[in-house]
Amino acid sequence: MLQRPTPAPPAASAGTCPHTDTVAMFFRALADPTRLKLLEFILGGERTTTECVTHAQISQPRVSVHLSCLTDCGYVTARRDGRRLLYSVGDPRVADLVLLARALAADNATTLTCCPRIDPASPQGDDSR
Amino acid sequence: MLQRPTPAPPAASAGTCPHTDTVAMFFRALADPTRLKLLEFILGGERTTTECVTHAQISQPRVSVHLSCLTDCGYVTARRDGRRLLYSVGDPRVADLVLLARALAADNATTLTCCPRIDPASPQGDDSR
DNA sequence: GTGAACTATTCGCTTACCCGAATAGTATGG
DNA sequence: CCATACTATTCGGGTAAGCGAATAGTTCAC
Repeated sequence: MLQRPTPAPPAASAGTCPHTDTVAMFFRALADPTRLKLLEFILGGERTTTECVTHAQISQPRVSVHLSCLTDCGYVTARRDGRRLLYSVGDPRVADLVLLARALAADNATTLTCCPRIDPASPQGDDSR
Repeated sequence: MLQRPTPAPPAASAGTCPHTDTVAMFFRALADPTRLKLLEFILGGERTTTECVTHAQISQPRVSVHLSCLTDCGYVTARRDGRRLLYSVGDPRVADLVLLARALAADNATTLTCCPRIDPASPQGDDSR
């Protein structure tokens, strides 16, 4: 999951600017609709894996992988409660990041929905530009 | 480029919350190291395609595609000057978004570099977790 | 108009990564 | 200990999207 930048990144210490590749990877974690959906779900409060499965409507193994991914990238943290795992978002900046992106996306959605030359299988006649 | 969310997204009007798929696509534009590098370069000031090519160190056609992608997603805007195209970032929130991500990435880079179970070709023995 | 500078498009190839299905690993209750 | 939640790992297949190479389209200088 989430291909690591080709060499080992220089492992920036706290506060240091990480390499562009590393930042891109952080964005990549949010670039998948399922993961983003899960993250926003967890932003609403602590959730178990099972709750996430119900919400995401994909197989439990897939959800598990996505949650691991979000955990590994530091977006969420897991806490054991009996046989369940409770996921939550610790850092408030995560919510800021998502909200900021939503705001930007909302504004740009007005001007143009998105990249026009999409997959050739694109059905809708997008003859703009 | 950047696969559009499967159906046509309901085209949220200004200020409205766009669909998760759309937001994920916006993140996807930043999830590529080359595009992120270009965006951060343009954040430093107006740049021509040629300058971007020099900075990104990949072929001009590739850069052109990436710049189109960033433009289509609303991160940058293009302006003609003679035979050159000048790209710049209009919305200051774009810088905020990138900075916020960098800060988060920097903090999380300390605890764990990133998703451990990477591509099987991963050389370095990452035996953590 | 012609050539040079600059930018965009198209085409295979390759790969990262998402998915479902099957399976394996943990933690509790009885 | 054994059954039952609950969660994680592995596998094969399919596709979005990255790349270089070749080519086509613009815009200006002369």
